Amino acid sequence: MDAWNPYAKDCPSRQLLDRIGDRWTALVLGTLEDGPLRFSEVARRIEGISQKMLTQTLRALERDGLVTRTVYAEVPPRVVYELSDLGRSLREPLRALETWATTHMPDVLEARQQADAA
Amino acid sequence: MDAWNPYAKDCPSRQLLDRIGDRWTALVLGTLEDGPLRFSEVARRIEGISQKMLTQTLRALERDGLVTRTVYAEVPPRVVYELSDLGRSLREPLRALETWATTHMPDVLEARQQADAA
DNA sequence: CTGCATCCTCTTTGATACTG
DNA sequence: CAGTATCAAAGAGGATGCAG
Repeated sequence: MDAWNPYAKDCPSRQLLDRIGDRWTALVLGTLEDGPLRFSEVARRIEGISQKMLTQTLRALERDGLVTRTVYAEVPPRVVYELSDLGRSLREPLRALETWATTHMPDVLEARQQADAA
Repeated sequence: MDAWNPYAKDCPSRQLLDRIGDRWTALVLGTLEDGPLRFSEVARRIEGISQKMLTQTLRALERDGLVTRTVYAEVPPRVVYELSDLGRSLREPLRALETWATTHMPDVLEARQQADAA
């Protein structure tokens, strides 16, 4: 059934696309690709992300069932984030996008230069 | 060569991912998938986009070589936008993402309900 | 270590009015 | 029709301080 239509204003699938496309979501999911990571480990791998944004992004991902959060009652606390099955299924299309971005970057850069020159 | 790394702060590929992931880019590219469209036609197909944002998005896409812009010197003016080859190549990963969004929407919605209930 | 709360700033976006 | 210009509003994001 193709009931979902991102081109409609209030369709949930549009919100989903918005979330996926936000500044950090794709990158956070990417870091978790190879296995579970602690909060600070994720932070370290994504250059430029603030603690606030990382927290916020992880919370949103958890809420949407894309990431699981496990707290170990230790001192100091240890919190581990991991891709859920759903989250893993999203990685595939995201990886395709990243691949496109990295392989076609030169084309885009060239187009930009040409456009700016004119 | 894998010189491009979106996880680095100032890498152009990160900017590219940012652009792709903005609120409107993916949708605009999507409307152009089936062929060239006039400005007003694109606007009509994307519910909720303002004229300003559509202009801005189209300008950015044109600059990056993803979309071509053709002006016909008529009265009233007619301006036609069309996917470039590069733009078309981007549609594939984008389509995969849209497919994911529409097919997994129920899972996400359910996860949300469960999270909010707790 | 993990993360919440607050304050503050900058960017993004929308509404509106005007032009070739 | 296809924009440009301007203004105001909203939200994202960063910095800092505090807590479990």
